[in-house]
Amino acid sequence: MASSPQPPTIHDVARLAKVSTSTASRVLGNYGRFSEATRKRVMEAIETLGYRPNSVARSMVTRRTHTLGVVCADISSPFFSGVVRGITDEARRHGYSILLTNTDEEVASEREAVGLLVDKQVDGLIVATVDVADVEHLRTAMSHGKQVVLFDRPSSAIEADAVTVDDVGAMREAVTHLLEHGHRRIGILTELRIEREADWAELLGPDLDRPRGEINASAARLLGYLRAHRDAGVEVDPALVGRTGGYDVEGAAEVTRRLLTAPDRPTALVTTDNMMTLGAYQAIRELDLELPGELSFVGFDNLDWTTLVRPALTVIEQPVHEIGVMAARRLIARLGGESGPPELIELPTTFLIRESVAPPRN
Amino acid sequence: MASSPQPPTIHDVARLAKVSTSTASRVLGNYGRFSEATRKRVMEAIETLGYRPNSVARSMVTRRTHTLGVVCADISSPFFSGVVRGITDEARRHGYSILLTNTDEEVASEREAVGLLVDKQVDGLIVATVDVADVEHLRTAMSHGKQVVLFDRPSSAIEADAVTVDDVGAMREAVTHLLEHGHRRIGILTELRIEREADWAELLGPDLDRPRGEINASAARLLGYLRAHRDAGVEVDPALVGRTGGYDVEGAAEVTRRLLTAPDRPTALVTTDNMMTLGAYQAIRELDLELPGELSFVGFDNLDWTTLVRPALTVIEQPVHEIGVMAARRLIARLGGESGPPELIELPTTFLIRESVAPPRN
DNA sequence: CTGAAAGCGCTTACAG
DNA sequence: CTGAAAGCGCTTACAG
Repeated sequence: MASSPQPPTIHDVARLAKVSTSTASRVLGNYGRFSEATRKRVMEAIETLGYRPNSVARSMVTRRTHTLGVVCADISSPFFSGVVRGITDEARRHGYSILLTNTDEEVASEREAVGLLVDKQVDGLIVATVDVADVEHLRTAMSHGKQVVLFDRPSSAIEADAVTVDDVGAMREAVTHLLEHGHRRIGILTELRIEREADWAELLGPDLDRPRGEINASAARLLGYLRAHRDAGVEVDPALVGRTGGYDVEGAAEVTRRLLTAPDRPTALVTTDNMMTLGAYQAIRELDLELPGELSFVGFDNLDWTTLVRPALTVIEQPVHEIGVMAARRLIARLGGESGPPELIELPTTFLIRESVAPPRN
Repeated sequence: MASSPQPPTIHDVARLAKVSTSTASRVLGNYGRFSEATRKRVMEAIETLGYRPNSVARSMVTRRTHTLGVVCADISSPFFSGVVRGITDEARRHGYSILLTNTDEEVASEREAVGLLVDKQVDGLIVATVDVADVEHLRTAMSHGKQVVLFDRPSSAIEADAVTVDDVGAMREAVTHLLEHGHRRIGILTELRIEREADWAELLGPDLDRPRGEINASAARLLGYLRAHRDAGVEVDPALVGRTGGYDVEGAAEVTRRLLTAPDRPTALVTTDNMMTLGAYQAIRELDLELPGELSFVGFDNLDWTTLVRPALTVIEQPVHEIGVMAARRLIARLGGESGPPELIELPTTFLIRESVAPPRN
């Protein structure tokens, strides 16, 4: 075991094994030709020196770092930490490491993170992009030869694989469940930012059947909400759509309070992600509304606490770990040379019926 | 913007700026001497080529990667994801990136992770070691010149900085609170693995005032529990100590069930980490025990759901984000050349009194 | 089967 | 103020 100064290099093992560095490198990488005798000598030298190849030097020449860059909004959120766990698990199986960054939903941070990761020569990027319409930096990275895979937020503005869940279907199922219980005023809580009023109009417009892809997860979930209503022949009161304009628990609670204290308040509420679920539930607690008697509730994401509260919450579950696994798998396949058009993988969600939905009291 | 093939190198900018690569490198790194005129030319060349330095090549010569290796048990747990967020935040402020690994509490995984990170030439390591007594691989890494900082689990078996919380004090405070409410049979739920019975005897032995350092967080928390009892002159029934022998929610629920259905069951229960808290609470729900009437409860970690359930749970809060920040700060300080004996930073916890504690019914 | 040589993209003494 | 040269630790054609 070498002490602090210089760890042994391949030159040291070559010298000790009395071979050239070329030969040492060959047995190390187990390629090319070499006799059994030299193999042994080299292995012994490696052993006695405690030699370990320097990955950085290797990357320098192979132009591969076996490192994947991950850019998510916030690793401390249950959704992202679950996905990242899936990513690291799958990456590790294939000999890849993960370089982690957070954006806090700031496009500037995302740009910086992507730049940094590219500079560090990651082999590819897995990103939950902040803005599906603002992906120029990702396109640039791809033009520099980096593979990218999107998750949670597919974007048609870039030719990249994406893994997500069937957001439209998931929300449609949940809202239909509520409608079937007789609810006619169903509130929805979403972070959705609407930049231009026109987008909003378009979203609510007649073209409810457009394919998704150019819209983000929140918009897709709202679309599912709208389609369920249309299918049931129920008109949506725009006042029932609570938008926070950002991921923020406090904001979610605030909007929920407003929604639920309005004169003609909804008899049921659905949320579109874990932050909204948490904020909404907090507000419901404060308002001391009894579930499901005074209000029916469907949350998004099967957070562990949703079975701990009473009544247990009916929720839409996303396969978080699997999202990560699939994203990593896609990326690694591309790195392995797989070609072909971008794939959009839509993983199924699971609607978990528990105890927070009942017919409206009237 | 270069297209797929080779991104521009410093040679390209040198050529375009009509200087040598040495000079280009100097203005790029803004060191050494160069005239304003050449600075301009080089900057322009960089601009027009869209040149970005290759970090890997730079690391090769500087022997610095500006990358920190993080090894935690499981990034998807709220504790670790919170700490890692703190680490990445502080690291980023100082221009460092994070390479993330999980051990699932397996020493073998930890060894592998540390080896991998060292091979990748991280500048230093931040680790929540699986076994505070089995840190040979960390000592090896240090002897190779890598700085390491421990968190959550300080170890006296290695000369490294460590950041943790005052586990003994935290648990002592919580248990004292329970004792003051009149509880005499207080159960404790811990993952603590006891390899040899002797260790167990020693832990329960008379030397309750030994300093911590050679014991892990779980043992320290148990120690706090024991000291609180001793200070109050209350004897501890060993049957009240529920050990799961590992981090596992289901196991925690199982042990809790056993503890709470025993003939002379405890009137209060404390847990020693977030997994135990979750498992214990699940079991309490199943058993349909009313809090705090039939059972008083104090959880570990201020998980977001602990204020959502009714009654809200009294908990011991750890400053998770700050743990990460401090760990990163320590490491970066060492990388900056700070010397001196290892520092043990014990961050304070906060005891949040809510509604889950009351006098025993009796 | 093996070795000498070049090169990956940078930085950094060292001369001038 | 600037450039030629060496070198970081590897891998990989290319000869032999």
